Formats: sequence, structure tokens, C-alpha cells
Amino acid sequence: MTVTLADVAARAQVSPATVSRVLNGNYPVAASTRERVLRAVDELDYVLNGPASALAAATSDLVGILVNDIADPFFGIMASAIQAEIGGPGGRAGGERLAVVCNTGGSPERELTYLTLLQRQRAAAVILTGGAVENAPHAAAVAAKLRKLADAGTRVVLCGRPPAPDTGAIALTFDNRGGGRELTEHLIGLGHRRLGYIAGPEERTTTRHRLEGHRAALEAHGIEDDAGRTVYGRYDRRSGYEATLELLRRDPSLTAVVAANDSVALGACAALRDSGLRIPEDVSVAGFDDLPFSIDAVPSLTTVRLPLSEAGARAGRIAMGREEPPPGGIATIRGELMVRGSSGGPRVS
Amino acid sequence: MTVTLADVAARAQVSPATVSRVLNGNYPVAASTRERVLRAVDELDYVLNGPASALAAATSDLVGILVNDIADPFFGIMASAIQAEIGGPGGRAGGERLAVVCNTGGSPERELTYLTLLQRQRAAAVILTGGAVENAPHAAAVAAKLRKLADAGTRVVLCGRPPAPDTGAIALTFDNRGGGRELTEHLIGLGHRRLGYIAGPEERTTTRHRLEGHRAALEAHGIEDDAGRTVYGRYDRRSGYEATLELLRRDPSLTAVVAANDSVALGACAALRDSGLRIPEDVSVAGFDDLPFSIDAVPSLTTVRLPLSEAGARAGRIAMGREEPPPGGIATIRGELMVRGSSGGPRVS
DNA sequence: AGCGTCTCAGCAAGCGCTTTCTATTCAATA
DNA sequence: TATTGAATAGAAAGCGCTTGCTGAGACGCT
Repeated sequence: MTVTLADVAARAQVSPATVSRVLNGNYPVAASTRERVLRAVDELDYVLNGPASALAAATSDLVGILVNDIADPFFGIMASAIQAEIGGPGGRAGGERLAVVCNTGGSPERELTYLTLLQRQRAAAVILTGGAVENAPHAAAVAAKLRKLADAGTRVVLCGRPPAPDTGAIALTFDNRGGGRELTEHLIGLGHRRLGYIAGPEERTTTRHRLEGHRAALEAHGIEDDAGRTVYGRYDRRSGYEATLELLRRDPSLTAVVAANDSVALGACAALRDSGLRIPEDVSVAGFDDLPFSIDAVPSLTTVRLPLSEAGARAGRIAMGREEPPPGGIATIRGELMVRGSSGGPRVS
Repeated sequence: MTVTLADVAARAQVSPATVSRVLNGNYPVAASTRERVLRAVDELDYVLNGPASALAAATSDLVGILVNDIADPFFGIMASAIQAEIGGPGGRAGGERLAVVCNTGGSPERELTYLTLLQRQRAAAVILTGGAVENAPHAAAVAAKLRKLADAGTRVVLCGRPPAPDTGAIALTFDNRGGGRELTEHLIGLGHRRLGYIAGPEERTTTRHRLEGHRAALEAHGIEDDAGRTVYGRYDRRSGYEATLELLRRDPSLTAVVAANDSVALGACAALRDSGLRIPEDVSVAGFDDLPFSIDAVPSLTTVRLPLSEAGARAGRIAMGREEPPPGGIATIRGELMVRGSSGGPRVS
């Protein structure tokens, strides 16, 4: 049999209540008693029963982190920063919490199911990262879930995701629109007029915002936005490769390709090279996010740096109640344009 | 107040026991009754209380996945594959389990603490991924924990990690030694004789095994292994960059650099380029793992492909008891040499 | 008609912990 | 010396669920 609180109590010659209090440290216990209890715990190699404890105390030490793709460093970096703050092991003493990273794969159903699962576990907090799916019924369902979670005392934080009104959720949003605009303006400033755009999956807030920024820049400079210059895809390299070939087919005179993120941009680079085009002499390329590998590409990638780690850390602290939420429950986090080797003036044709 | 089983029972005019049985589907319930219960659940928007359920049933639906660095795709890919099999939401019906990805950061203490936390939660299974720390006391502590977990009925699987004897843990091990050897033999075959090696952190099984493979290859071909040709670092790009500069300083006549993994190799490439050396004309570079970005490097990286996804999926299935463990509880998974653009014959000096 | 059998539902005893309330002790105060 | 009040420990009542056991019908058999 496994060791229980009662066993420890018996061994230490105290009541179970006392053992519980020693373990939780939330009630005065004489030093001598405490020590006796601690020794018994040690000798019996006792490990608290989490479920029982959670049931009795009506709280749990689980914190859920929802990500769209755990294999994508974009999410990995945020998750890592969050976890560090959640203070799983190694964090500050006291709150030893278990961070649960849940991989939704970008699927609305999975997202909902995970939220239910976390609700079932009475999670202490839930952090949703990355773009949301833009689909009215689903958005409503998620909002309802979030509201319910908040009502049940679970702290809900959105990190790199647009605010969810009326849910009580704190939102740390990336300024994808602004970043997208800045990026395209940089290219326009370089002299580009025929820019292809490789967007992410449709019905995703991130996709839409970045694209809106791109279009706003075009419009501001009186450049007509030919719909054929935008191709939708996924947020991965492969998608970037294929989309680039498609863009090239539609208009071989392109001088720049703006990608929805860095992985896509890398795919674009590969496609361009395979098509015999030089970067940036023939075609400039720009990404988004500034993931670690982007600086390693050859040429290194012009992109928009998102402070993933900082945002994640802040979200983690807010979720733990260790930092004040931003006023109004919403904060916008801006990206920073990183001009590097993959962008240059257009070729003269 | 939150809705409880009893509320549902009252509404459906049955006993709590019946509701529980409907929800768990592990006991015959008349169709009409079942439907009535299900309707009540729906109407009340009832969500099972996880802790209570876990306490009463003495089991939980948590599955722990320990990774060294969640921001590293090496682990992300495995975790993703595992999670898909764990069948969180979206998996096959029935076992709706919550996959908990825990980020140890490569720290022994955190690893131990997470294991305790999982033990406390009475996790259904625990999967440890990636290399282990080689440090006798710590290894013993981990082994003891694993044994205890196994005794408590938690299934323990090691994925990409050497076996832990006498712990009852199933091990799917990568043949790092073999892969390392093959890689170096490839370079030797190309004519290289002065190879630098950038190892991972010391006291890590992965580091040691890959290095042993490298040295075995050197020895097999009668190449003396100058200790100065090996530099230890971390498993990241930065480390590769710095280590390469160091190697170059020690011996500018190097014709090849073998890195502990792909990220390190990319850093090495950057350092070589910054030193005015061409790849592979002046210096060949090789990585390990074959992460998705490796093929995008310019030139694309010669490396050893590890079937991360497949291994993760298999580990997940074994953890769920959905696949027979390998005979003897140990399986060795081989890597595959991927010869690409970053390796070529040595320059003629 | 009598009886074993099978199906389905309820009773009630926990699961291992937390926490309120109560009891005891002992020192400080009147 | 009697009295008050900290400080500390224990008793016991749950927390919300699962499950072994019991019981009540319904059915088919002899």
C-alpha cells in the first residue's frame, strides 16, 4: 500500500491534521512537532496525494498552457517562458505548480476539449497562446468556456492572442497589424512595388492581422493590391515553398515576398533559390517572429521580432497573480522590425 | 455553486451511482436511463470533478512528458507525436487523457521535482525524453523514483534515453553511438583527417554516446584523436558558433566540423562563414537529428536523421498500453545518415 | 407455479486530504 | 491566586466521486 497522511501522523505521534498543517505551512505548529513530522515524512518517503488534496481544498496546482503547435519554436519559446514563471520546480518556494502544455494543433475542437479537461481538473490558471480561430460559433463556445473557467476561479490569460471581450480574461496581444505594416513599409521604402504575400491559414486572427497590416502599408503608398498576389497556406516551411512557386507562376516579375512567419519565409527562400533567383538581389524576402534560426539563414532574415519570452514570462506572472494585469485587462505588445540581409532594393528590370 | 454529480442525479431522477456509471460507461445502464442522464448533464452543463474522480477511483488521466527543453524542436516534435497518441482530445474515444509536458531545462533537480509532482498526481504514465544526466547520485535518485512510480502502477517509458535498469521502465533508445560513428565515417571516407568535434554538455548520455561514436570512427581508421579537437558546449546555436571559433583558433587547418546536433551545426556554419571560410569547399560541417530547418540551411546540412515522430508515437502507444513493449523492455532505434550539401571532400592544401 | 438467472438501479462505505471548531496548556496579567 | 488569552494540537465533518454489494423486477426454464 501507499503511504498516507495517517501513516505519517501515526509515526510522528500526532494527528493527521497536524501533518497536513506542517506540509502546508499555513498554520502555526511548534518547531519540535514540525521536525518530528518532517522526519516521519522523510522516513516513510511520503508523497502527498494530489487528487485528495485538490478535492478537499477545492483548488489544484495545475496550470494549463494551450499552444497551437508544440513542435513550433514560436510556441515552445512562449511555453518555456511561462513555465519558468509558473515556478514549477525551481521557482520560488511555496507554490509548486504543474504546468500542463496542451497541444491543440490549431483545431477548434481540441481547444475546447482541452479547456474542458482543464476545467475538470479545476486548474488554477489557463493560458492560451497564439492566434485564435476566427469562426463565430467556435469563438462563442470558447468565450463561454473561458467565462465559466473565470467564474470558477481559474485565472485566464491570453498571450499573443486577441482579447476575448466579456470573459474576464487578461489579454497580452501582439501588434501583428502594426508589425506587418512596418515590414511592408520597409520594403516599399526600399523601392519595391510588386510584393507577393504568403499568408497563414485562413480564419486565424494572426493571419488576418498581419495581412491587414501589409495591405494598409500598400494602400498608404498608393500601391494597388492585386488579390492574386496573396496566397494562403499553413505556418510551415513547406507551405512557404509551394506558395512561392505559385506566386512566381502568377507573376514572375515579383521583387519581394512577404511571409506570414519565419518558417514560411525560409521555405520561400528555398523556392526562390531553386528557381534560380538570388536573395535579395533578385527578390527580397521578409518573415515574421524572428525565431532563433532566422538569423542563421543565408542571407539572414529581415523580420519582425516579437518578444516571445518576455510576453510569456509576463503572462505567467499574471496568471500566478504575481503581477498586476494591465489596465483594462488588455496590453498590446509591439514587434520590432529587424532589417537584415534578405531584403534589399529591387532589381532594375 | 458548481454543479455536482448529485445535482445531475436529482435532475435525471436516478442515483448518483447511475450517473457515474453512465459517464464512465463501464457498467450496463438501460438506454432510456442513459439518455435521461445525458440530457441532464447537458442541461446543467455539468463537468466532472477530476480530483474527486481520481481520488475515488485511485487513478488519474494525467500523462506526464518530461523534456529537457521545450523550445527545442527536437523535444517539441517528440512531445507532439506522443501527445497525438496519448489521444488527448481527438484521440480514440474513451481515454481522454491530459498530456502534461514538463520542461526540466536539463536540470536534475527539476527533473526529480517534476517526477514527484507527477507521482503526487498519481499520473497514469510518465514518458521521459532525451538524454539523461550522467551523475551517479542523481541517476540513482531518478531510478529510485521511476521504480516507485512503476510500483504505484504508473507506466514509465523512456524515449530517446538510455535504459534505466531495474526500474521497470520501457526504453526506446536512439543509437547515438552508431549514428555518430556513421557520420564521422562518412567524412573520413570523403578524405577528411583533421576533424573538429563540438560536443554537447558534459555529463549527458547523448553527448557521451555521440562523441564515442565519433571517436570509434576515428580510431577505426587510425586517425589519432587529439583531445584539443573536441570542445564541449550546450546544445544551441550560440554554443556552436563560439566552439567553432575556438576550434579554428586551436587548429586553422581543420577540414571538417562535426557538431553534437543541428542547431550547433548551424552555429558552426555561421562562424565559419564569418571567418571567411566556405562550406563545404573549405570546411565540411555535419549535424545530428535532422530537424526540419536543417534542410533549409545553405548548404543543406549533412546529418543523422532520428525518427523523432515515430519514436514519440511508439512511446505514446506503449505508455497507453496500446502497443506491446519491445522484448526485454528495450528497443534501439537507429538513425539514418543524410548526406547533403554541407559535406564534401577536404580542400587540398 | 416455482425457481434460478439476468439486467439494471440504489445504498452506503469509503478514497486521503483540509479545515472549522473545540480542547488543552501555559504564561502573563489583574 | 484567579483570570485571560495566546499558542498549539486534535476530533470530526466533509470535499465529490466510485464501486462492491444488495435488491427488485423480468424472463425463461422445468
